[in-house]
Amino acid sequence: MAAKRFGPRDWIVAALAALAEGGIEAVRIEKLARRLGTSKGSFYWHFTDRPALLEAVLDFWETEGTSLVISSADAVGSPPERMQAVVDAALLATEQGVDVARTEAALRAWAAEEPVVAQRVAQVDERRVSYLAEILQRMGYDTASSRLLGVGIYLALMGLYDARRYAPSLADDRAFRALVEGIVRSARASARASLTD
Amino acid sequence: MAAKRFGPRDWIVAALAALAEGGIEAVRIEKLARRLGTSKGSFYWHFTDRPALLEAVLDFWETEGTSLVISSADAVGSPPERMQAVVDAALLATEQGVDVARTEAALRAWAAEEPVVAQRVAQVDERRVSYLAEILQRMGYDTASSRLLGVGIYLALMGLYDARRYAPSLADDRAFRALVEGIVRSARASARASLTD
DNA sequence: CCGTGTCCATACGCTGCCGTATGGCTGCGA
DNA sequence: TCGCAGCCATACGGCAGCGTATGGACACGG
Repeated sequence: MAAKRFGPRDWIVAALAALAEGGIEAVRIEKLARRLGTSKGSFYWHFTDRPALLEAVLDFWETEGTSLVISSADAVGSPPERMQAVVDAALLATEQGVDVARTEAALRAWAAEEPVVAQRVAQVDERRVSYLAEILQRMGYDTASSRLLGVGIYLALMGLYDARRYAPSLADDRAFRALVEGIVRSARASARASLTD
Repeated sequence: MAAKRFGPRDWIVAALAALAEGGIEAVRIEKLARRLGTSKGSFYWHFTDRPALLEAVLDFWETEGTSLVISSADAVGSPPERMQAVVDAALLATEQGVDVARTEAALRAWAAEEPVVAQRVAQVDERRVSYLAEILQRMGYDTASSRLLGVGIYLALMGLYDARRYAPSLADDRAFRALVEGIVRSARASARASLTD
């Protein structure tokens, strides 16, 4: 029963879990230590202080916790198929054991209070929205409409993530799908129209 | 220069402002006292403890801070006009001096951690969504679609509120309007279709 | 003028968390 | 076997916030 050793990654994962459960205010070094079954001494060996941990958490999330961006790598299939794949990926409840909705929502609540965090989250959002807009454009929407609808879809997704945390009756995946389907349908309709015009 | 006296309402308003600015964790009795220019002694005269204040804040918000519900009172005009009015009201930046987006978003971040809060916020959400669904139904959507699209619109609005706090480039009112307009247009289209069928 | 009820100021003890200091344990290469 | 680097445990001082206790200040009716 060798006493376990802990690396920075263990602290980051624990911090991410605490963030998802109780918001950034719940990410407390001594709490994490208790949960991990170790002491602060370990933490301050791997990190200089709490802000350093929080920054590491942000880094981790940016590089390893962005399913929408990851799915943008395999950009195969027709636009509708790609949209379908993105929606399916976004609606997954958990990813590698972490609750996607709670994490994403908690991250944004945090961003609302820390400008530095806001900037980095907004940057990720921008990439995701750009990807959505690109798909929409390939469906036949003009540049401006694609952007607007991409933003709209993304906002609805963030709202859904939020709702999953407190309002099960609102957190209806079908509502989000209905929104996207309506947009996809309109694209087809106007494309058909432009053919028959 | 008579030293000001404070009633419960002063504390509630201050708490609501602090909530909008820094989340529920920023609602600290001693901080509010400093901001108001008084001391804790005053607070503990009017409230038994911090939970009592937070509950009063919730009550206050439910009764006086729900513009969407208020606008459901004047249910006049055609469905599209009513939808337009609701959207316009929802997109107002401030209401009686308080930042609507920050307040609504902070409230939901709070609800994510406190089941009691979650229940009450969800109740308000339910009423708002029902109102949206009712309008959509009058536009020609069937019951199920109305509900789904109403939820979708509402989720997007919550996402917009969230974005206003940290991502100005995403917080585009036109994106939300585009979403709603698409839905309204589809209603008209299918209504026309059902006439010609 | 005086008592009483209303409201606020201040001091106190308590708790949880931060970051530091210091010492102990463990494995490994010389 | 010894020494040393890497890693962890514990104790400490400090700070911020909670809720309580207690003592005014002030207005107002008798």
